[in-house]
Amino acid sequence: MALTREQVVDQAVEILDSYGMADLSMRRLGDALGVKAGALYWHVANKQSLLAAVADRILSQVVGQQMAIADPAAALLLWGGGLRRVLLAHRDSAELVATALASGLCEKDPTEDPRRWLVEAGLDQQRAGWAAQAVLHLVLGHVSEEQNILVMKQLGLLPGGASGSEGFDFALRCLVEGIARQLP
Amino acid sequence: MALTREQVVDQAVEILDSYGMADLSMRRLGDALGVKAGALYWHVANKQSLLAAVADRILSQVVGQQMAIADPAAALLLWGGGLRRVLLAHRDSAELVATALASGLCEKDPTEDPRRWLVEAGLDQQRAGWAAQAVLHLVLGHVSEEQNILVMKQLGLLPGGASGSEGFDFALRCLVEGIARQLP
DNA sequence: ACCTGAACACCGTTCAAGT
DNA sequence: ACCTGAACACCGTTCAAGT
Repeated sequence: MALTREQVVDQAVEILDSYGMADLSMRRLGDALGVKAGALYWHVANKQSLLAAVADRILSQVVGQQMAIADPAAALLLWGGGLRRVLLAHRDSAELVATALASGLCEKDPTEDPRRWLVEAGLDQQRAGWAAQAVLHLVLGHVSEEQNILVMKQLGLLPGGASGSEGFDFALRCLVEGIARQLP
Repeated sequence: MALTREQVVDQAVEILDSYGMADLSMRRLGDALGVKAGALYWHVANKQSLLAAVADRILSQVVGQQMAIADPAAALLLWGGGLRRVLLAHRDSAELVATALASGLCEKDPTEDPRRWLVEAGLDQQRAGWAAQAVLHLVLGHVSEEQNILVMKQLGLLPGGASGSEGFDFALRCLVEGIARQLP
């Protein structure tokens, strides 16, 4: 049977989880699928769009809460925490998602839900967009660092010990409180 | 005369500014210096530490304000804005600084000043560190996006028009206000 | 329609050997 | 001390040709 674009993305996620972003090359991906690297270009325009598809796959696992109107601040906190949890489940995902989003090739806009909640809470479109982007940047930056530290620990360059999420929670709470104060 | 590590870093910054991070390869850097790529490894351990040196060079341009005790929130706003200004002066610098800081090879810790101000304002060491990191992540994330959009516009993939700093200012103000509310 | 073979134009890094 | 030459083991991408 012929290869599917879905199988290509599946295998890419698998390589990412097992070996990290540095080992996610078109050649290795081809090998893992029993196919020459050039064959992948039948299913995917280029590596950038492959990475975008991987990012979309990962971001689709983030749940959209419904508790918007009830308390937008609580919803933002839950959303940020959920996004972090999903990212931590895939090696190097924060960096990958950041670059993929920057490339403009992702189909999903992860800030869509929080933006809507903020608009429903009375913020204008522009400020809502800015605030949602800020939360996204904070989460991606923090998780990116968490994942880099994880790698260092595994290489023995850093002492072990679970990192915990207090730092993330504190930072996210600060930002969300500041955003909440802008609501009418 | 023989090459200097300083000249290597200088030329690297020049290539970064003129051609972007993708064109900053050891081979191109060697060519620009009239030297084979392998020769660079006499002055620099590897590419990662070269990038760290470039990041240090850029970060050294950020001014450390003195107005800490007077008003820590105002100091954080000024610092964030100053960091953004410095980053916007060097192409692709936000992404480069983010990866360089993540590598742990940078000499300078850019959060040192803001962390100290927050401690002087009464925050404990841990929270001060978390808050300063949060501001850094927000700035790097935002400027990274600004610089990517700039590239897209230059390639004609996005309509022109100056972007302005309102989005950045709003996001930074939200975070800093949230941090200020944690002060005793 | 889907894949191979083979090439093109690159990478970072190492290291004997030159000066 | 500092650099060249030349190699090693990789990249992403293209594209005629096969099936």
